[in-house]
Amino acid sequence: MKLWSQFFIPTLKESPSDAEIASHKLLIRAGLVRKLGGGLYTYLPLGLRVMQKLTQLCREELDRAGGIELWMPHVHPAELWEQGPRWAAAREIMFRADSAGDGKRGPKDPEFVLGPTHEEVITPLVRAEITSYRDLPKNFYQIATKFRNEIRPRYGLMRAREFVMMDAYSFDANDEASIKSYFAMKTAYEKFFARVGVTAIAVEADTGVMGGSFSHEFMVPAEVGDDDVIYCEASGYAANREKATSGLVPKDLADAAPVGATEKFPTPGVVTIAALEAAPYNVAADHQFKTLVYVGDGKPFLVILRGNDELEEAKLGALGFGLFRPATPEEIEPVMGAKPGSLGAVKGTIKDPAALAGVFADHAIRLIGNGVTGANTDGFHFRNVNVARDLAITKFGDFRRVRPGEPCPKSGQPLQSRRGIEVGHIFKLGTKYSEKFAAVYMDDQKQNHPMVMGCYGIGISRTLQAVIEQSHDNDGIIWPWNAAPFQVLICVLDPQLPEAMDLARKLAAAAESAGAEVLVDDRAERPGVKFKDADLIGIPLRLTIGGKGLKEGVIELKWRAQKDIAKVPVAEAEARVAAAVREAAAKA
RNA sequence: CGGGGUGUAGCUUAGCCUGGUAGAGCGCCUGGUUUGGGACCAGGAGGUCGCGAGUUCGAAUCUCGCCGCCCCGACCA
Repeated sequence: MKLWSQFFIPTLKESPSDAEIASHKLLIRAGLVRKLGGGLYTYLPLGLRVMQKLTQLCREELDRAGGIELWMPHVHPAELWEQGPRWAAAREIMFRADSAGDGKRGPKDPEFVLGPTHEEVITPLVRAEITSYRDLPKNFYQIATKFRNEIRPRYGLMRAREFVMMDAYSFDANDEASIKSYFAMKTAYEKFFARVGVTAIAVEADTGVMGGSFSHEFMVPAEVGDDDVIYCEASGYAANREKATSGLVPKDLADAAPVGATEKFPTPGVVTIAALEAAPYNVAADHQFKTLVYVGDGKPFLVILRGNDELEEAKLGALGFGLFRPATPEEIEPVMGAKPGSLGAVKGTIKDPAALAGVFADHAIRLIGNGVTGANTDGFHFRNVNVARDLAITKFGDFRRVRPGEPCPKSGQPLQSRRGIEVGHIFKLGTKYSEKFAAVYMDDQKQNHPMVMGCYGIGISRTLQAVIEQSHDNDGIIWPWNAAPFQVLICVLDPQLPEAMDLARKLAAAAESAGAEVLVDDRAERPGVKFKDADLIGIPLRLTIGGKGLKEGVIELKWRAQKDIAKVPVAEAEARVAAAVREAAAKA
């Protein structure tokens, strides 16, 4: 039992001006956190208790799934990252942690970095310690602080520079075993989020800079989320928009018959899809080829899309470049022979085709028959362009952004879209890291093989905020039972009455022996203040002991999530409270 | 990093356009009256107006630079 007067819950009537979304405002108003700087937060006692709840639930589910907890350093030698496969991409978000201000290794090369995640630490450890198939599989995890110098911290704990994350790493002897580990983790995640009391759905996801073969994200549906989830209720298909595909292009699509030879025609001043759609050209966007130039690891490459499609940049990750970005106009002209707006990939028209790392085309361009594309001469386009006959394509792939309403790749029904907060991510990594760090094991035939890895993350502090975002009303937070900092709040309206505080202690003891944690509001405040604060901090079960009720011989029992108040005779109160606690705990 | 905004007491803010002694509400302290949904009265403490230059007799207010924070984009748990 905690007495409010001896605890620290600094509630606020008004929201600080820098909070935009409900959960961020409530985090601060309910006294859970305070900001130190952009993306940096102190966890006040109440917030810390929630964090500890989530941490413990996570630990229990991972242990049950065979996870082995350890603790890794947060200061990493930068050299370790240089040896890893993603230094170029990762260093942009890493804080440097040099021992001297200027660093030993020159102004550009940090000596130490703060860990944003731990593949680069766990893999060398496993390499050194695990060498036999007899010691596999293993799944190590930690729940610890992570540091990422986010370009734009946002929404309180939602995207912070320092945050708490569970990160796990599985090591298996082969692909089949690794997939088993992967799905065991998926199940553990589902149990974790269910126990927390938050709705998080698994969706197919892009692997991003992490690399690997496949991946799921766990999304809490919320308007304020950073990600778009594309889904189909009929088939159950759900994917991050970055990864989502649609059934737009039939598998057996036959190329349209060419109506004639390609023909160059003048288009002075026309450099946009829209301008070609307009008179006098009147070429529908879906009959145009859109030619984009990117630079991957220093070498330009082309991406060809339908004119009415958008590039889904994340999908370029499948091409295998370490870093890629849009090319600048200055980079484009020497290679292509024209400025952006007149570009195309018709055979023989590219000025310096040898400079290109490839021409990558979205499948959907196969829907275009006799289309229009730039001629790589400023002010000219080609018409009657056909994919198979006229374009030099290195490779087809899925590069376009899916739009809601397109057919689901499984059911053919229209796809839908909604926003989500990413609270967890699981990756089947493969051997990308184990090969790089030589984490190999010997099999029973004395053969060495790289271990097959998976890696897994849950944003614990982000989940905390996602719970609030998903579970609140105008008055405050509504904590699910298992995430609540306390499960029972006893409001003593007249704490100066000895019999009131005596009863509060008895009820607290009853609730505690039934398994709840109890906060007693014994402050010398007016009832209105106590009720407002009670609603704000959102403890699931509220008991009210007031002078009036005591005269009638009753206390009140109210669930935060419900409106109605039950009056309970004092004589039955202890038993009723204990029963309510047991019932709620059983349901949670 | 690009675009937009903003910075006045612990919190929310007025004042800035049109330069002239810095105001309010909440919170805090003292006393009193209150006591079942953020009470009332009286008194009080609390400000280098983000920092630095400049213009001016005089700058919270005008100009320039810097910094912090917030929002939109790229990145992520």
